[in-house]
Amino acid sequence: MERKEISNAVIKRLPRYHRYLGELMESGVERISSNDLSEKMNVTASQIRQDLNNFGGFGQQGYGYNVEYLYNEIAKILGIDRQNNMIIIGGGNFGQALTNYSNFERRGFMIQALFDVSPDRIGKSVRGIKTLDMKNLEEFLSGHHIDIAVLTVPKSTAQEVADRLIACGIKAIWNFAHLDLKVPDDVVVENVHLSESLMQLSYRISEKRDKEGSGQNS
Amino acid sequence: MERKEISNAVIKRLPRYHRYLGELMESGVERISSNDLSEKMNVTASQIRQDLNNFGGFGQQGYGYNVEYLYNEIAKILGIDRQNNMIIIGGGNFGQALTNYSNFERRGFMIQALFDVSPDRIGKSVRGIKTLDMKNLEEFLSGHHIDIAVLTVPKSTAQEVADRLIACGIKAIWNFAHLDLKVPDDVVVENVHLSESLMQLSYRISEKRDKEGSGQNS
DNA sequence: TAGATTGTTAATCGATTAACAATC
DNA sequence: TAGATTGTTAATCGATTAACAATC
Repeated sequence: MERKEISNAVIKRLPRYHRYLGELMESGVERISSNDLSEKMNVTASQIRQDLNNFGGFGQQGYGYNVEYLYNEIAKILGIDRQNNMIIIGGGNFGQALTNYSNFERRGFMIQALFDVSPDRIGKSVRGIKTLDMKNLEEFLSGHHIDIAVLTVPKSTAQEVADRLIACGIKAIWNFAHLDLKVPDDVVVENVHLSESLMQLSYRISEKRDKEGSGQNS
Repeated sequence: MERKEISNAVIKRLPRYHRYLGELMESGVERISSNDLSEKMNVTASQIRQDLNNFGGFGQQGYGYNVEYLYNEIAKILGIDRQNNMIIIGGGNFGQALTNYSNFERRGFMIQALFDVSPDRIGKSVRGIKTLDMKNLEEFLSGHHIDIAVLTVPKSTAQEVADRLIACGIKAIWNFAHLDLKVPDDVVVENVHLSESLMQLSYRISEKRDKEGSGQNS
């Protein structure tokens, strides 16, 4: 199966298509046209058709798209039609919150272990998932197939931990630490920078405040 | 102060500039050229200059940018030069994790209260922040100035809660629930859709797997 | 068949990069 | 002054939208 280079903009939209299709399925909708979907999602029908046709022709002229079929195809494209094993590094607030958040499992993202350095946390279980000593990271990884490492450690140790993970063959990192990790080309990193998200919101608030202050001229 | 319409792409980059400038300050760097900064950040110097010039001329020909000055100016642009009061709705895993995460406070984002419906949680304090009964939301908001409401409730109640917040005059929502909130034009929403982020990572893993499978031709 | 709607090409729009005159 | 580097205009690139022929 050959893939042409897909733009980041398209990839970002795929999970949202998947979500809307899932909701349509739940409401018992069997087929949908790009036009109807575009109205629900507030995007153009053209964009939906362009996006999907990056991956193949999933629709049928005169009919539209079969909701369940398209839902499953997008799941395959996203790679969520299979199990993804994860470990979480950092048993602090976010590490524990992510471990407790069972929704990931419904999508096949299975948390296999939690790692921490603190003796207070090591040995304890969160939702049946053991907290292991960070010292045993390499040992654990040599015996388990892990697809994704989730990084919820402080900024100060994140790069060091990432290096250890990569040395063990980890190829995908979900990074919650507020820095840009340096990784080799064959390792993928997806960042969740909460404070940057919050600052963007703050910008929008300021923007609005300024507009209102200067007699809204629109 | 007039603002022309700033593209979303630019806004997303501002917090990252702010972060790098902060790090430069910490390492005692006083001035930096767009070219040097571009190398550090892995963007083009042209883009940095274009981005900044949306907001004004912060540099000086032949000199570059004063790091501390630019850092402070970007903070002003982002609206993080002032205090932003927040409440968190939903005292579950993420609500508690966000409450415990004291880093937001260092940027002026002050959590004033946590709200929940569960009797187990109501009345308890997290890091000195009280968990209040969701029933008293309206009462609380009538007596406190809150800039941002953080939504960490389940998808099923998120829209309903958002409606209540908006009815009380809340104009900014940081939404962790996995749905697209319907809000009036004057309310800003910033979404953190963790499962979508994870799916994007999963896509990148699949993409790589496919490439390797078909004899990497690059 | 006629109507609907896709898949796909062409046109437009916007964002990024390059170039360079202005100026510190 | 000469050198460096910005601010800004022009060129390029890429993404979105529009249009329509193909086809179910």
